[in-house]
Amino acid sequence: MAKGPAERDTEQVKRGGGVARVYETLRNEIIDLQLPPGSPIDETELSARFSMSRTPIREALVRLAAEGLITTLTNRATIVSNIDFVQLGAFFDALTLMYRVTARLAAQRYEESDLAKIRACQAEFAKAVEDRNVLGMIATNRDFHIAIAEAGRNKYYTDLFRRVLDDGRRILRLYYHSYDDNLPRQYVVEHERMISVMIARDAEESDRLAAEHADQIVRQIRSYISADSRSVSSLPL
Amino acid sequence: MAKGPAERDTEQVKRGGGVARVYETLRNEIIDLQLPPGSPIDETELSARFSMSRTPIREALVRLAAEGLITTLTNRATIVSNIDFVQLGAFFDALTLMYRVTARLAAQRYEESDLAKIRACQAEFAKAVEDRNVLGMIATNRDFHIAIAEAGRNKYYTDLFRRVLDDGRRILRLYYHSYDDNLPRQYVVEHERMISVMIARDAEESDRLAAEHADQIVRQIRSYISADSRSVSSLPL
DNA sequence: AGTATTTTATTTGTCGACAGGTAATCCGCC
DNA sequence: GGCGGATTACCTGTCGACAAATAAAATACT
Repeated sequence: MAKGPAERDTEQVKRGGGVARVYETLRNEIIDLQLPPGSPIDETELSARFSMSRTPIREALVRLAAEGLITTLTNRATIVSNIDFVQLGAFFDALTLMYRVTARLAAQRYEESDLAKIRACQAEFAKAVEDRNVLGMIATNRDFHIAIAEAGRNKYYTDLFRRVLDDGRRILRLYYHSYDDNLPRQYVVEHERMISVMIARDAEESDRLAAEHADQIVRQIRSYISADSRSVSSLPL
Repeated sequence: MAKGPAERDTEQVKRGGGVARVYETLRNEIIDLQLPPGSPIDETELSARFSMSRTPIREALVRLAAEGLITTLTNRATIVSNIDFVQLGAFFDALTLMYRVTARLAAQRYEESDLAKIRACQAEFAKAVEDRNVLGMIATNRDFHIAIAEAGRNKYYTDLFRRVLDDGRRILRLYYHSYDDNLPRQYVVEHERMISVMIARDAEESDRLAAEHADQIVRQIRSYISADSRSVSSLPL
């Protein structure tokens, strides 16, 4: 699970597999804020780090740029994209809507195999909460909701939800030091309830619970932001 | 407006501008089905056509692949992605939801400058209908709804909507020969009503009209598909 | 001393070429 | 004559190098 991010495998990888590795590694580092917003991305440096030519590196960067995770100033530097606090309201809106829509669809369309995946994710999330593993919590929470979305079988929703949740991971990671212990446990309980209602194929109730769950998270993030004004003022522009 | 798609400008373009040209050209050709699903994309051929090296071509292709417009079989060919009729239901769902959400937000948040853009798009759409310009109709209809989405000021919604509408363009383009004349006029009227309600800042009614509009389009596409079974059976796999 | 201009240096964007891999072709064998 | 294996050919993935563009440094000038 914990692949060292600085691994420079000299073992020859399959042709074409290099780009994917660079892409995923950088993606994770950006989302986990190991590469904070504004960090310069040096192609030559990455070329040395992954011990490959600049060409595959560039292709990975193009993909990241297409997702909006990095910003390329033409002919100049390329940097990690900033967290757009101006669009925070848009983020909350989209998050809430996707929570509701995916929960609703999942209740209508889930199959046994989906259920297994969802339960596995929930178990990992519960374990992360038990272990006070904040970063793991954030990641497994994301996986849990993606699993529900996939049970809904709508690629448009799943893709947007993935993007929204990943943006959320960056934001939550900003405030992870503010976490207290009781809220996460509440999330575990709420997740369990969502699963139960989904199994009962109650779409309306799934929708309602998802909306509540979303409000919970939105309130939490809002409280973090207003409470810890230092972080906000130290944001990179 | 009408940039020739096969233009091979020998005039030296600004550094970095080449990729964007290739990307947009190919994107349009794919969406307009000039490059039908399954068409092989040959890098060397494109390199000759745009008279540039394969490197910038590849970067454009990576972007297109990230959007799902092309599919790359590793170490083998890369082809234009197929229209996924299995997920047609998902497409209708997402289309309807985005119509509603963006119309609702636009009614709440539009500003004067948005209104100008929306009216301009609507004028172009009406003109295309008047001219019986089917391809122009499809394109300007898309632009009209994107303009409304942008007035809603939620980048998540706008981006997903753009993707959905572009997929829709490909599907509509498949059946454009089935168009009869009265339906497009109805769309013009419906668009006008949507604008009026939006100006009145009536979010609920905007939502309702958008849902109706979506149903209209869904019904139309469904009728095309069931009526013209030949096209469906000749789909590339 | 401060500012404008030239020079240098670094980094990106592009190129041509090579190597690996897959599919089609050709040949030998049953 | 048909089938299986080796060979060929073509295309993709990767590489090292060069050129343009921008930012920083150094120099000249007021």
